[in-house]
Amino acid sequence: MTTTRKVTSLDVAKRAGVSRSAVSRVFTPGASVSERTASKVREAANALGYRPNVLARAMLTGKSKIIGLVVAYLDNHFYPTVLELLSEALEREGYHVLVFMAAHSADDVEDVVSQILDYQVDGLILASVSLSSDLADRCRASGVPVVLFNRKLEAEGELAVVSDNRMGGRLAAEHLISLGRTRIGHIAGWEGASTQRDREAGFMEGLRAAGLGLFAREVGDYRLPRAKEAARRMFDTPDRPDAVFVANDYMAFGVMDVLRSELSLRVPDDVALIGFDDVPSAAWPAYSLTTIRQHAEAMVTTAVEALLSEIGGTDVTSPAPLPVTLVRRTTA
Amino acid sequence: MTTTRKVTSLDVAKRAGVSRSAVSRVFTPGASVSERTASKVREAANALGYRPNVLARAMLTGKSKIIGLVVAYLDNHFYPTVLELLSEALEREGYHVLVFMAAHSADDVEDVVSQILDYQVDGLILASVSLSSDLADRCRASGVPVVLFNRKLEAEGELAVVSDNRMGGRLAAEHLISLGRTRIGHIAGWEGASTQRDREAGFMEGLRAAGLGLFAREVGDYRLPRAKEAARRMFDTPDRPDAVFVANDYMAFGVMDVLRSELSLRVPDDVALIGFDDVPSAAWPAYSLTTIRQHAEAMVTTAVEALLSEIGGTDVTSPAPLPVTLVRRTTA
DNA sequence: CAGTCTCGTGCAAACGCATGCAGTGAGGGA
DNA sequence: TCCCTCACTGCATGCGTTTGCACGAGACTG
Repeated sequence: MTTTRKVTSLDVAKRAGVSRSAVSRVFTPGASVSERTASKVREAANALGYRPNVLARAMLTGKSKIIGLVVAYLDNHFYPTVLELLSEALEREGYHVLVFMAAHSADDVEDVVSQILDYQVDGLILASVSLSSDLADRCRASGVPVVLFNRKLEAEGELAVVSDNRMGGRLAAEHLISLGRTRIGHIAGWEGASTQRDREAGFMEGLRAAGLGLFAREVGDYRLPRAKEAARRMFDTPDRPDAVFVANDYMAFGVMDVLRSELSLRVPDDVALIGFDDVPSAAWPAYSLTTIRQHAEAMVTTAVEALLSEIGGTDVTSPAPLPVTLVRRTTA
Repeated sequence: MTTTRKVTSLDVAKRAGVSRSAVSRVFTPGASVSERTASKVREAANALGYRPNVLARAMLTGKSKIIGLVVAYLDNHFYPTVLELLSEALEREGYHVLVFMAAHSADDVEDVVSQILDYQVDGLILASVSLSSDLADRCRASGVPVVLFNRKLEAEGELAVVSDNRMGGRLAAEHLISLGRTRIGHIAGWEGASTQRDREAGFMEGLRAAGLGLFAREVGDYRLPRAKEAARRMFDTPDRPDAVFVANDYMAFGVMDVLRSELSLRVPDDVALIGFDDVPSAAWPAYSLTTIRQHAEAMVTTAVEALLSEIGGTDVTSPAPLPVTLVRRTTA
């Protein structure tokens, strides 16, 4: 292992017969350099394999070009999709993504965000994670813009990108009702999440509008095992619902598995099932899940747009909730 | 937006009535500081909300504590799982993960790796991505250890963590044969991938050992749509296989969908199906896929172990391929 | 031809921290 | 009592950049 010394701008400068400044300017878009020296420098740089040290640049400019992303879980396929989109969108803008997994405890988020801030990130995206208000203050104090993704905070003026979850819940209700179902249940996600609250609120609204109430309710916490337990509690009884709105697709898969495989119920004949998100596997024939689509690309686009504006210095307000659509497949 | 000046070690030093060095040492484990000044410094730091700037530290020490991860796709659920595990394992060791998505062209990987190196990463993990040999050289030149994850390079002495894919292929063959199947097909992944080559080699070996040959072969490139097309070509004919080994679970789902939903074939009665990976959804009743399990945790553990050793300076050789196991479910 | 502009360049000062070196004081052994 | 040791501390330097400033040389203008 030959310890190859790191090649710096000074090496390039010497070889090209110019100053460090010249080298720097060649690699700084929009700086004033003559084409003659630029080409000399580029040649020398290529010969030596020089590339500017992003970290050193970050120190001076205060811009690290890195965005912290904290995400709670990746087993719900919605988030890998988002991560991929997000990473691509940010790379396109010259940013890169430092990923952190946060377990569900608020302490953990606290800790994780602190660590991210140590990296002098230019911005922060919190997906499926809530932010304590003093932590939000810390970020503001560090001058690091934060955008919440698929979650919002009631009280704070925090930037948040969400779908129109309330409308989505309402669409779900209306669809089940249009099918003639009357004994309608709901399997909720984690009740601390704004998505859950909004989806349920909209759903209830839709039921009420038709003069209906909730026939049954269980909580699945957005986790697969709990969702399955919830489904068993709700359906392993003669007096069961004839339709159910599950707060996201990921849980809906589990619920459907319980219904069909454990309880031998037919979907949608015995019970109609509708989810939320429209993750890729919802379209797979094995599930063919009717669901409310969140437009992941649109969410990502507006999220990075908002974040970059904020980074650029222009104060931004939370964009309007993004439209959702009912996608009918075969489960409802 | 009050532009809060960044709080530096000097601020803390002043407030605590000590020098910057003292502050630095308090935050450097194993440095020599008296308990008295340490507590003074800690108090001041807390009061001011001071945390050391990781980037500045990285410049001095040359250790950024960040690991670059490049991954080609996240729609195959194996990789989100790996990413989550990897991130957790590395965080536990004080490292953090900078994620890059690489499209499939080699050019893109080239470009992406260059960008990662600009961040002075301490190490590099390439998952499901191959490395051109001159790129490998560049990494070596930068002194950045690289480990390939779930992919290996024949020629190079590159560190690679893989399962025993050959044995896995062999197990798949033996299992299908033990079921009495004789007209056995294979739907391959991307043929440029070592995983594909090894799995298929083992599979063929298993068939040959039983005096069988391959009944049919199609290529799915590890992509869902292509796998489905491959399945159609292979099975939409009277003279079809009675069993098929699909090179990974992700494609197997697509194949199974085609078999059951489009061609109305029964699995496993009409055709037995076996996959590879054992992603979480393989266990879901809707698929209940028989498969060859790659032990993701073990792979991740050995990968970070190898990487950290290499970073630590001890030269490491590629660990032995990790054991795989047949997990029988209902598709074969 | 003098004066003014513009462009390109180099110098040197940051950025926030770690660390070798030298120096201080206290404690202990002879 | 003197000297040595040892634990601790501060000073100053350096990590690889960017960038404001000043300056020289042309290029224009009148």
